[in-house]
Amino acid sequence: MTAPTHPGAEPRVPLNRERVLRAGVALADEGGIESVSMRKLGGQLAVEAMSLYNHVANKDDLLDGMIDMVFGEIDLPSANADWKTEMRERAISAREALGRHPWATGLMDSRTTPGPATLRHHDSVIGTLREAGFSIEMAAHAFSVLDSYTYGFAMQEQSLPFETEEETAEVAETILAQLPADEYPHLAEMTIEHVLLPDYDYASEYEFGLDLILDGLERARDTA
Amino acid sequence: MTAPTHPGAEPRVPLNRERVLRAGVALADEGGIESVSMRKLGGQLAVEAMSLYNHVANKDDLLDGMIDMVFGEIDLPSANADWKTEMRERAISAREALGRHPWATGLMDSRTTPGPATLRHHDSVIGTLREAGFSIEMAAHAFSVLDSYTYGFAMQEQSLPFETEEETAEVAETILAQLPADEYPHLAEMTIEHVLLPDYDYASEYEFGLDLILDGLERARDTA
DNA sequence: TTTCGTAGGTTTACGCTGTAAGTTATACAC
DNA sequence: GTGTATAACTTACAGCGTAAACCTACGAAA
Repeated sequence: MTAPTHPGAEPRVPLNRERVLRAGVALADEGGIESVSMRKLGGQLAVEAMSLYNHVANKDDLLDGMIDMVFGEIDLPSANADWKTEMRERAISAREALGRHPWATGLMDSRTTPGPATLRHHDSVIGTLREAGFSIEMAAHAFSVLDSYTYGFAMQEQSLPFETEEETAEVAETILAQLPADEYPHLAEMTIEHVLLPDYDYASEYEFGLDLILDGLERARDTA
Repeated sequence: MTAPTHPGAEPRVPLNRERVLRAGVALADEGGIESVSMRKLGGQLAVEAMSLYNHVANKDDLLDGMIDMVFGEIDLPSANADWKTEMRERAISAREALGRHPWATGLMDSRTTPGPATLRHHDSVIGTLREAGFSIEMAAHAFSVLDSYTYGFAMQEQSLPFETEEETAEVAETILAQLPADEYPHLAEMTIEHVLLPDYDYASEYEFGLDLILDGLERARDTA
């Protein structure tokens, strides 16, 4: 017979790098990075672990590819608005992407080989700055501050043990209870009079720092 | 006999948490965080892996303790100078500590239980800001920007594949050779006309952003 | 001096990990 | 049909964190 060898066999959709990476991202989103093992990832794709090695060189390559997918989600500057708005929007987009994939931030410090999406992103940011009149040195400065701040913020945000506002208050309260207030008076004060207030939202901190940096960069460009 | 049971036995110095953590930090400094396994750490201390569990609850606890040791290396503000100098110095001290222990940065995003040195550090920073006239909200903003920037910078620095200036030029050159210059023109330009220049030093980028942020914070405090 | 509890070490074992090596099955070209 | 490339599977190994059980030396009590 010309049909598949055995009756019940479905015509097996072939794997490819894209599908492997996508499944890796999904798995990490769902269960954290520690739940991404070659065997479990194979399981998600209905395939044995070793089959993945036909599409990624090894686990590091897999993680590099996953990181690059996250970078691919960041909106590139579009050159429609002034540099400040563009930088602001792409920074916010970057933070959102890192927030959607909390595992990515911690991975970034160990990967040293940027993928194509990462390079495209960097190139586009530098280009926007250059066209806005930043010197090469100043563009390098700007790129460094903005990215460092964004990654660092994402990292701090991830290490907070809460996500919603209600959760925040709840967790802060139990922490505070264990916290010797006489040893850490300022920390205690800030927790009580700031973090525990009903409209506290750490995510909104991001834009304060972002605007502070953007204003500073504008000044630096104009005085240099 | 009242001497040790068998002649050649040395009087076995007992382990303790301090010694375990210290050995963990040393091992990670030397061979990277992936070389810190309970078995290898035991080996360093001439002890079986399971013996470590008498002094740390589990591996996470070990890592938490190691991170806290790094925080313990950061100079606290001393209240001798004005807030800006104090903040500047402790930020630089923090970056140096993270630079001495490159494994620490990547770990920080997954640990959510700060140790005593970490708490003491945070408390002291907030205290300095409050005494300098920052409102609680503004002190929280300041703390967030400064720390995010510092951690993010440390992370970026770690993911650079070079350390010395000569190495920088060397690596940049080979990267550049592989980089399709027509696809990433601005990245190529910056590499050629900035990174490859003989006196380029990424570490010095840090202070540019730091001063930019400190100036911005001063303005924010005074106008709020 | 003998006894005994306990703190801190060791041994063994289990299920998990990444991946090298070897084998088999599928799909397409001729 | 036959040959060949591709991509799957199977097996195996060394290393991981750590639970459970065990051993042994030291300090205090009897």
